Amino acid sequence: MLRTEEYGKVKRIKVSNNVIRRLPRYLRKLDELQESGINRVSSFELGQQLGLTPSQIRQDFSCFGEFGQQGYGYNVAALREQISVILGMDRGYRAILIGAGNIGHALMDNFSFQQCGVELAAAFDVKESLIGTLFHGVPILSMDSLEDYLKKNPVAIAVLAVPKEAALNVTKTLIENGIEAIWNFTNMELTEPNSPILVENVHFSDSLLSLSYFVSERMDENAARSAQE
Amino acid sequence: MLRTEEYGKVKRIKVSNNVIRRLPRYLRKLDELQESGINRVSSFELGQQLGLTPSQIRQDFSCFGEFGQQGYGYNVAALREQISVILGMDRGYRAILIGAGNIGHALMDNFSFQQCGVELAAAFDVKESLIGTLFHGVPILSMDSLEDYLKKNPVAIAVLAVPKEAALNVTKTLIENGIEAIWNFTNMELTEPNSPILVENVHFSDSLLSLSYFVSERMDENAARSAQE
DNA sequence: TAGATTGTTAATCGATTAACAATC
DNA sequence: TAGATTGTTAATCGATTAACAATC
Repeated sequence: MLRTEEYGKVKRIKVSNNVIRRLPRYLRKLDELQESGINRVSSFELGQQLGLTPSQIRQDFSCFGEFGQQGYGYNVAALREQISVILGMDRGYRAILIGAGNIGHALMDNFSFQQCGVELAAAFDVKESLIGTLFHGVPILSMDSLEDYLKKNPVAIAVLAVPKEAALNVTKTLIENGIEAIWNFTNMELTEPNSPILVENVHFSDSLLSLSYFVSERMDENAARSAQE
Repeated sequence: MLRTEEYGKVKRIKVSNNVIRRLPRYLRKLDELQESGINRVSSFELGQQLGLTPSQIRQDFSCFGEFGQQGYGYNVAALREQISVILGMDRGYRAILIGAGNIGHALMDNFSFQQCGVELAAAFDVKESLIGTLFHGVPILSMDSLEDYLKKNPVAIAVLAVPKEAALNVTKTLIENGIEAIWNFTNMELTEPNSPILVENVHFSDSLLSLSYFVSERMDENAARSAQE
């Protein structure tokens, strides 16, 4: 196995962001293959299905080890397992949800934290009528008890789904109480230089605006094409 | 202005994906500056605040034109306006929401389509109790009427927020009725080779899994660091 | 064995950064 | 004018692709 730094229990080289962002796509495709009963796949086939070159796929995997077999390809289940470990899905990270409003609710309702290997342990809200209730087995606690909760329970990931106005204050509390990472659904820019926490942003507007750009680009191209005739 | 292809009403060169994905971030930051009453900014300052080099920022903007002034920098309001046009925010695209369940509701409730220059014209669902009602001014119509609606109303963007099982069928209907793009909140991979539509995926799990990776990476590094002592 | 396909090294391509003349 | 900062060209860096020996 390749290595330039040898840290912790997993050997790691510094892997580029682009590679990391492709890993969940590999995982999803492998799940899909597994579901349809396919248990062997080559980098060529995988590439075709994901719109990537076989070279890139082999290069990506080789960042983490040797998962294939010459002349055969990759065992789907084994590769899937390896990628899940690389992503940390076997580590049982505990998460809490801050803000049980619409987005928070939608997440508890539709999104499977468990499938990502993450345990959603509690939710926090200010709304009296919600506090003390259970939602899909997740207790909704008072926002006032957040700090206390964090002192007693180690939590890796905070899912931030509060109104924009509350975001910075909550973030401060989270950082002071040793949270590792924020999964940020607010439209606030939490990423500061030298911030001690990791932030992963889910900016809906960025996504929609990119799409708007691509739509515009294509419409202009089509307009030009028909004008040429 | 730079140009290698001259299409439609906007001059365009082929701009890389990376640049496009940064545009919404510029927009957000410019909005923020504008709100705090700042009306002038240099590529250096902008770079500092976004964690980018001044070079990159100037390079990015130069894909679309000359928006600055030597010795001065950029006018915040003017630059903001230019970027919004580049993103197509002035084109008034019409969108419909397919699936008014939790995610759909959360979007209608919390997300401002208008702020992205997009008009959310209608929502569609199968649930009888919802059909005929209005939500934040958006009428919820029967899924059965979708095809008919599309034939009568030109729609650019479909926001897909239906259960996984329904996704492929709905997508087929949307494509057959000439939709331009899908903003995909289901976990289905809709991107096919040679697909006639644009797809922008919002894969929550991909996002959380990337975060899980970075958390794991950091924990391993810390573990190794403390083991060395 | 012959064929297939890996892991890895080398070559290419594209994106980011640096440098600088132009100019406000 | 002098200072600042752009837009753009050239240099560097990193990511993707191609090629191929190793080997199942």
